[in-house]
Amino acid sequence: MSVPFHILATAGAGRRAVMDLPHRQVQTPVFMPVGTAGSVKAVPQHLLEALGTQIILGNTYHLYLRPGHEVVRRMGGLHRFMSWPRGMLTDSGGFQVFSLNELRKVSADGVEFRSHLDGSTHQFTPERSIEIQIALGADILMVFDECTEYPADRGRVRRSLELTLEWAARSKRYFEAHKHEVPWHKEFGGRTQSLFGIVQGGMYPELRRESAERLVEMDLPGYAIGGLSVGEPRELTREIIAATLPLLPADKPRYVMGVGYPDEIVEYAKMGVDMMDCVLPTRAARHGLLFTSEGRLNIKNKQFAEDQEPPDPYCRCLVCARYTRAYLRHLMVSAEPLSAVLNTLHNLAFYLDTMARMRESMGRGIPPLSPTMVNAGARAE
RNA sequence: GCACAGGUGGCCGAGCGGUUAAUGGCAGCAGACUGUAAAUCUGCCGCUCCUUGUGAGCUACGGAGGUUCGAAUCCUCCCCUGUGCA
Repeated sequence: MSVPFHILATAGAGRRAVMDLPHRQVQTPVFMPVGTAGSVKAVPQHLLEALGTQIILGNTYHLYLRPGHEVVRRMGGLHRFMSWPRGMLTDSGGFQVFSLNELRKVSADGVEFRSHLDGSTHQFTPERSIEIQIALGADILMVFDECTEYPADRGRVRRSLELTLEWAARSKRYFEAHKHEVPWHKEFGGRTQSLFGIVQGGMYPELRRESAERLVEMDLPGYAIGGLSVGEPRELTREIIAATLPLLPADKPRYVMGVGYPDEIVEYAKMGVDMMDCVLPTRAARHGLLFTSEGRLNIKNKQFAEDQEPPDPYCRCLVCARYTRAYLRHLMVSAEPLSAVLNTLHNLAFYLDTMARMRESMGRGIPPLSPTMVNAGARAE
């Protein structure tokens, strides 16, 4: 069971590749905008395409609650439902096991969630998560995992890791038995989705190793490193990625979930990470934080009130080609919905461009961009 | 002219004898956001000074007096606003 993944060029530990998904040939390394509830917040699908977005995320938990995965299935799957023709990956609900801390109860069998919408109780098991993800029909689906919190002691992390491995096995078993039920099965000549595994193990390299080795034995088409960016120091994130990456098969896509700042995604791509996703560019945009080649811009700031410059003078996105910082500040201060749209367009363009340039530099066999050249994430410390 | 109801910090609006520079909200200023319970959250928000603190001083609840140890809070007069009746 594999997804065609062709490595075209390497640059140090980094690599440029093509991942051949049913809905899209995805050029990697790739950044995947997050579209939790069937929408990358504030950006319509046709503009996502215009930005060059190759693949987006959807979320099992949110779409199960609303509109319901059966509705999505009857609408032809999530691609059809939201009119998104390109690549798609769904998260399993594993992150919600972490983030809905107050609203959930974990047992060996699965997780009991209280809906954040109406308080109703719902049971998620690995089988249930996969069933939902098959109905949604993304190109890639994720095993149901427990995203371990930070900090967590060794014993806690070990138990969590065991649970995730057990759930991965159950996820795979259920997927193998039902993978032909994906809504677009016939349309794509009998192709199916690809189920990716998730490495856990907290901040303990030896537990990461154990998690990775046992997961790799399951022979999945791609592997993710989960449980990061959950509050740990940045340096630790990097260390854990560095320690885990070599344990994952080099001929399959490696995905780090939930990262990062612009300089982080550049750094991780150089380390050999192929796929990343993060809510940061979209959420920060809605909150008025713009990432630019000159650093971060809190566009609400008074200093931009009469600034005639585009958000990023070196950016060629739709927004920077046309609007000033003064106007974007005005929209933000006025809480105009257009503010979220334009800010998000720019931030996504910046992230996507950053990855595109990474790919280009790798393809030419020259050293990839250094983080300092794409220092938008550099925090004012 | 008479009768009610009111006049509080940039705005709205609590407080109605004492830890009140004065609850809240808005506006303003700044910060945070990493597999989205996030168009959210946090801090500051009268002035001045400093050894930046449960710090010091000053100025404040329409105006002027008064009662009281003490008043945004009680009394008197005046000014202004709204509503009703003439």
